[in-house]
Amino acid sequence: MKLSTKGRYAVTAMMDLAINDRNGPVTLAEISSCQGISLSYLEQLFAKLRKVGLVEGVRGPGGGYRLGKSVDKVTVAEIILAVDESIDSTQCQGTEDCHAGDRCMTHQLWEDLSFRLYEFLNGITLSDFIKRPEVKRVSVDQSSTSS
Amino acid sequence: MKLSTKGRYAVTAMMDLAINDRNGPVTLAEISSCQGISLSYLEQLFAKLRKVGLVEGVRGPGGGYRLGKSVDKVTVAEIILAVDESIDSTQCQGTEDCHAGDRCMTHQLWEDLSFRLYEFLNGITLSDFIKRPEVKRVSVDQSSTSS
DNA sequence: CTAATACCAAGCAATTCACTCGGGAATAGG
DNA sequence: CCTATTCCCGAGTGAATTGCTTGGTATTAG
Repeated sequence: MKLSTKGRYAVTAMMDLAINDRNGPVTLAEISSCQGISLSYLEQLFAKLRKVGLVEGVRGPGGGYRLGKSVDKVTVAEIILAVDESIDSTQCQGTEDCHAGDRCMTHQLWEDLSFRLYEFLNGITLSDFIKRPEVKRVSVDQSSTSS
Repeated sequence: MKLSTKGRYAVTAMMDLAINDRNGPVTLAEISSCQGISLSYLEQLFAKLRKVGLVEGVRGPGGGYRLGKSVDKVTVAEIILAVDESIDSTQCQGTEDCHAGDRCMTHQLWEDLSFRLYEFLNGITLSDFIKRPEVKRVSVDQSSTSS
């Protein structure tokens, strides 16, 4: 698990899609102006998200991006893994003989921690966020004023 | 919270210190050869760790680094924050008016997630790792053969 | 047909990563 | 005191990554 600004962009963008799920596709231009990142960079991120089926694009006017799965099936870990390719656990990962004998088991411990972190982030879905009351308000607000 | 290879190096190095706590200071040269990273890079990392009091250096022959606090007081979050300076939450962090009105609250949701992640990593201490049976075995092994 | 959108690829400046090099400063052992 | 060992410090460097620009093509609603 790696976690950087790139991952944050992807997660917040996915949150955006989740919030506006019932109001039709969300365009990258909207997300771009909202998040303050360039459209082209967003395209690159969404290319990765699309590749793993997290989102699907809708072309043409009125198009944009929609979630590829239901909100309660998309986890934060999935999103981060899609864009922030994982940290390489270099060297003697678990083989324990990198030093001189039996002393260096830290890699194994790291694997342990890394897995625990993954489990934690994999337990958080997008629906955990849009369930919050203030989000719900906005979402309803939008759908009633949009047509 | 940011998490990269740099953070992994720092965490595993701190694990190393924790495991060999009772065998005297650990030299950076040992960690360097074990983890497969350059000594000078380790020095830079430990400069940061020292600055926040996570470790303390012992100069001279037989010197090295020791933990600055007891193992059950050092959390993973602390270590990562010390070396991997946090992600900048750019733009309208929580002010909610970055877009056109009330739609863009994703930053706030991100803050929420980020805090949850911090709490998670702050709940894991070094002692959680050295308590593992296989670590204990090695540690005892060392202390009995070292003098 | 036209405008709006997703898609795609090459290239570029800035930053970060991890390293090398060349020193100092403290200290245990002689 | 001398010396080897270690921490400490800073400048510089190639490679990778970040985030952006530019310039397109493909699809589709109106």
